[in-house]
Amino acid sequence: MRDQEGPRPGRPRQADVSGRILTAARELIAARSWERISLDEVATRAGVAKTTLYRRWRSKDELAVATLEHALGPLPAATSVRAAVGWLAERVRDPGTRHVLVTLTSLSARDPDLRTMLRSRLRDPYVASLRDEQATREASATLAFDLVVGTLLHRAAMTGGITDGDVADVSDVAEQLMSPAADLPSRDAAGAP
Amino acid sequence: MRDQEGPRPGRPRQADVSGRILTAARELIAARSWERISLDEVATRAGVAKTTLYRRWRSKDELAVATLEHALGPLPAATSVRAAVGWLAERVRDPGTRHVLVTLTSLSARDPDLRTMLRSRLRDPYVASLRDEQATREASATLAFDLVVGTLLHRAAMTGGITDGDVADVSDVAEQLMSPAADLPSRDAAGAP
Amino acid sequence: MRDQEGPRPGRPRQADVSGRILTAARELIAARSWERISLDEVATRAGVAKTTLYRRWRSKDELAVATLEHALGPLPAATSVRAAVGWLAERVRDPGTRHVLVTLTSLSARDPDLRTMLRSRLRDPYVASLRDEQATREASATLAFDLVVGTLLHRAAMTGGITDGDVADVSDVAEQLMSPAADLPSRDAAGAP
Amino acid sequence: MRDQEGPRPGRPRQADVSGRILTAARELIAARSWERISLDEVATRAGVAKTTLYRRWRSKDELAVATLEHALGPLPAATSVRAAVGWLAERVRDPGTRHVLVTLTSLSARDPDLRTMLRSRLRDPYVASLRDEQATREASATLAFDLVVGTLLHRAAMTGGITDGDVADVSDVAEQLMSPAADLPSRDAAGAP
DNA sequence: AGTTAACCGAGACGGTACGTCGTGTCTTAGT
DNA sequence: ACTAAGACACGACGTACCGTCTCGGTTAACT
Repeated sequence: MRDQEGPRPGRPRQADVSGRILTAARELIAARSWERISLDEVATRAGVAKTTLYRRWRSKDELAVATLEHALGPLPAATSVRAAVGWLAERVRDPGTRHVLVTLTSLSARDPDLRTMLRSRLRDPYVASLRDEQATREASATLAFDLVVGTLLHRAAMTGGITDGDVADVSDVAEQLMSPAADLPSRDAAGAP
Repeated sequence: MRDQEGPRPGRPRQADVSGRILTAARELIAARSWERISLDEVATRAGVAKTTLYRRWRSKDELAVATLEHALGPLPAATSVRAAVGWLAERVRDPGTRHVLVTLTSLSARDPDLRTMLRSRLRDPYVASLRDEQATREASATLAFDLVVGTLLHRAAMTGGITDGDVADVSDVAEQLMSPAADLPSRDAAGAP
Repeated sequence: MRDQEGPRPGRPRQADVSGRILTAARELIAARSWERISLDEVATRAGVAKTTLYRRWRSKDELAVATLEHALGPLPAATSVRAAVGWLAERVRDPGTRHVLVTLTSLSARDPDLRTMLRSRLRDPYVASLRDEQATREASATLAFDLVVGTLLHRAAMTGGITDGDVADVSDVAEQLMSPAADLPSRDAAGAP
Repeated sequence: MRDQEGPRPGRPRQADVSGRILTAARELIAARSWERISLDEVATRAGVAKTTLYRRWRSKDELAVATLEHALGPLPAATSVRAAVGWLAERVRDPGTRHVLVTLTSLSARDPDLRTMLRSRLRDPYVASLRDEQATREASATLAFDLVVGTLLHRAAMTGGITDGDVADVSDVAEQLMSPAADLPSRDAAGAP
């Protein structure tokens, strides 16, 4: 979206509109897949015209990205690996948020821009905060992130939901991975597309 | 797909047609996301009419499932955790196969039938073979499967591909998980949709 | 539209569909201006999908042309100037037909193709039949056509309709124009765009 | 358009703005049909905001009317039928003016107000001046007007332009019509909508 | 050898959504 | 009050795709 650098000419955008749209999108996606949801429907539910929607985002995909960011909210100041994983797991357990995430990771398979965007706006900040807290290598933190999110998403894809047990299992693995004792051979962590 | 229960009257189906369609689908999906591929396109590339395609599969989703099965091929008789994970990782590394898989897991978020299908045709047989080989609990094997597939898919979604290092990292975690020494508290593994 | 040169492959077009669409268009245009009529509306009234409409005509303008042809019907074998003018006047007096005609002449101001089309499919055949009947010069017949149609359309634009008196007045002028005694200096009649 | 009834409070309107807009409209309409021209475009070409445009005219149609009046200019004091027809023909030959006229006559098919407006502001004054000059019946003068304008507009619609020959032909007919010798049966001329 | 029933290619069709454009209204800041 | 700039609601356009259908024509097995 746009940075606000002083008042621009013309009628200013209504402040609440984007929020209403994003909320409408998340609510709809909780109950149906993104492909089956029409932008007309999102617009109607948000009490807004479809053109307004296209004025703020270039395409349906970009709206999906914004919906994810809106659903995730700001990163918390993590205090422990378990807490950090817990925050992540909590988001992934929410059906709406999870479906947006699944949709986006699916789309990112063939969209480098989307990939970069997901990395820089979601994974990188998260990994950075995790690494600050725990004196661990970036590679481990990155692996932990991919493992937690990936495993939980895939399990949900297999069973339809995520149980407390699932979260605990994944937490165990992640904690072990991040512990100083973990002796993963120093391999290059994934970074470049 | 239909069961072939003895010879039926009328002109039999051309043997190679299904294979050509499935191959065309995999090739196309290697370069573009499934949502952006039209069945007309698949049909054209396979040198076939769209009608033929709908005579063999009921919907685009079912064609995706068949494409995945065709791409995965038969399960190998695994001899070790590392080898089993390697076989899985090799499939996931192939872009065409991976994209079909991503598409299907994404679709399964909203489709219980598809979920059941993926479990019974992909995960269950794999887990069974893994468990036979290694005297481990089913829960651990299932977790290992979800972890390997999920983590690798998610990493590919973040970076665009899967490196040898990625496979090795995931193998390490899976191996540790499957080892008899692994002392995960006995929690129920996910199973019901 | 297309010539039918033997059976072509694929499902043949439903015979009555074009007629239903054209009739629906004429009925709608009798009550509202062409610009205010949506193709969705035409399609709905014809009991047809919008896509069918676009399969048969490339644009809204082309549909308007077809509607005019359909509304005019075949040229009659005219027996006298007065009868020929009468046939023309009768068409122009029908609100639906007249409005299609007005719309098309208005559009043709900036569309050479449309102009050519109107000339070759409407004016030329009419003038030819008129000239065959009466042993007159083409220039006079063409002028008579433009005069009858143009004057009546413009009078309708001024008053909202066409009276018997209008038709009679115009007939008088046209008859005089076509009479052998008419001594118009031999000027080139309009032809090239 | 609004009447200017003495100085009103606040900032007065910039004098040249309306003229610039009307000129821009005429220039644009010379090259494209009015339906294909957007008000945004007119505003941009006039170096003006769309708001300004809507402050001065209520709708696109009203702007078209104003554009026509601006393009026609004041009625001349006609001295002869031939001169009067010449003045009319000259206006109609100018593409910009002609297209505005065509647009308005086309619109008037469905708009009684517009019809009344065209009659009272264009045809009636013209016919009055014609009748004053020549001692002829109103019916004849009115018919002459409709015949000249209608025929020329329709010929332009058929061929894309108006030649000297066209004007001469129409003048001949009009002159004959207005001559005292003309023995049209006394029929009521069109007047009521 | 002829019949039969399914196969196949081709394309029409209904329906839904997309993304764009245009009109007319509105809401700001600035003159 | 006027102007510039642009957001907004609404509605239509023309396109793309899905899944169904209806043709003509083909191909094997069964009578």
